[in-house]
Amino acid sequence: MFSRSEEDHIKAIHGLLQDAGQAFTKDIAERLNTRASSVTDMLKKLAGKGLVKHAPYHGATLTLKGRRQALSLVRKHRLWETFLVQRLGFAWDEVHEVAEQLEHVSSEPLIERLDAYLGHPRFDPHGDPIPDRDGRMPERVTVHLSEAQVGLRHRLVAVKDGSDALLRLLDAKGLAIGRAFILAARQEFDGSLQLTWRSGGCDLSAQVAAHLLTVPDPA
Amino acid sequence: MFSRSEEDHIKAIHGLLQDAGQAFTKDIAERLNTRASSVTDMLKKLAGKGLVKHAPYHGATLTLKGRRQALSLVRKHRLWETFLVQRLGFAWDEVHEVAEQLEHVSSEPLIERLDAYLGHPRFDPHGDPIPDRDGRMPERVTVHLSEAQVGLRHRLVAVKDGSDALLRLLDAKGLAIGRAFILAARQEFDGSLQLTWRSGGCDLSAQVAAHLLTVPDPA
DNA sequence: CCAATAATTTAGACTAGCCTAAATTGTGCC
DNA sequence: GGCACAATTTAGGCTAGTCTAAATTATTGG
Repeated sequence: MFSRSEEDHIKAIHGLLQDAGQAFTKDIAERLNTRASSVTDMLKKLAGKGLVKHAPYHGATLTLKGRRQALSLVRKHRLWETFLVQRLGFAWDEVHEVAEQLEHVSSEPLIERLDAYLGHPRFDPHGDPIPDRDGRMPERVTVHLSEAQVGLRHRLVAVKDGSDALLRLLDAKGLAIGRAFILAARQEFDGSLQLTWRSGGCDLSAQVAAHLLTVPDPA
Repeated sequence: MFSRSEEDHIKAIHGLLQDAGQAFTKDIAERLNTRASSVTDMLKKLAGKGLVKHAPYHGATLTLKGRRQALSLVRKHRLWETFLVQRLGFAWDEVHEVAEQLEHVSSEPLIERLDAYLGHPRFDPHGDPIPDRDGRMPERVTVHLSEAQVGLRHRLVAVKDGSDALLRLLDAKGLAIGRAFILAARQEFDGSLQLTWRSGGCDLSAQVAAHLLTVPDPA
């Protein structure tokens, strides 16, 4: 249906609209490791196919059709990442590039069967939501760790800015996405949080800047 | 490492060398649904990369390097087919095209983990052997057709006495070496076998004397 | 308001991979 | 041997996707 390059551009635009609210030519080029002029060419092509609205000199947005296609790609990417971690035993930070290839494999029945095989997961190993087949995102009630109640049991579900560095830091401390812990103490120093938590019988601590999203975890 | 098209050509050449002992330009073109002139271009390119030996006007063979690459592709293809059937519940005749895409995903760790996850299978759902990581094929247990179980899917792998006449007879009936079929009925008349089988949607029959070697073909 | 600058688009060129048509080569038969 | 025919290669052209360099547009500070 669409070429690899077309799909990559659509996903990049979608990602930028999510992250920054706008998708400029140079930012798309940067994400895809190409040049702005190449992006312009592709924007014209995708606009011609009705996937993208291109406002020359003012960036691109997605049409309904383009958004649907982007969500389908996100769905495939996140399902494959879930498969790679849950079934093949990869670590969550090893799977991105392979999933980047797998998401371009084109087969509706494949992705629906994979989804079922994985038990219709709602979030991927990075804590990101997996769109359903119609592009609907699952809802999640999250609380910034900076506002979470000390002494209560929580579960880490995502990091707001998706920082791999922070995730790795926490991972090294035994706190991963999906992991439950008890928030033991929290101190704020202008924009930075000093956290102490209890998990798996140990007391651990770290200094973090980003917003950790958690859910209160009953029992 | 190699482009999709390069990989497709290498696999086609390997397949023809297996099936026919020779890989001619027009046969490669036919397998890949392209034209002979396109194949010639690619043969030159692959010869330049040291994967193929191209004897102009006399077809192509694979170098050691090319053979290794072909076996790696066959391995990936058959492991993915096994996954699709064994884990995702596809029927064995629905998986070829998807596996054709998946085999081009490039990641050593992925394929080794997939292999382990599937329990290091030695044959794929079509009964074809899966090369190991070093390109070695598993040995296959063969069964005389006079002792093969009626109703099961089999694959003709050899004729014990190598009779040309028999091969020609079977060939005319659409049953060649390497061909899978379902053994529908078998009657013995002093040393001679009356066989009926189903292959490619047709019921066929023949009277044969030689020992046909087959393998049971898990469905 | 306009000149400097940054972002973007346009123009023109290149490669990979494919095609058709024409030229070439190999083969088999008289 | 040489001719007919099939297979193959060569020649030349096309498209998708990329690039660099030049031209254009938007923005912003003085």
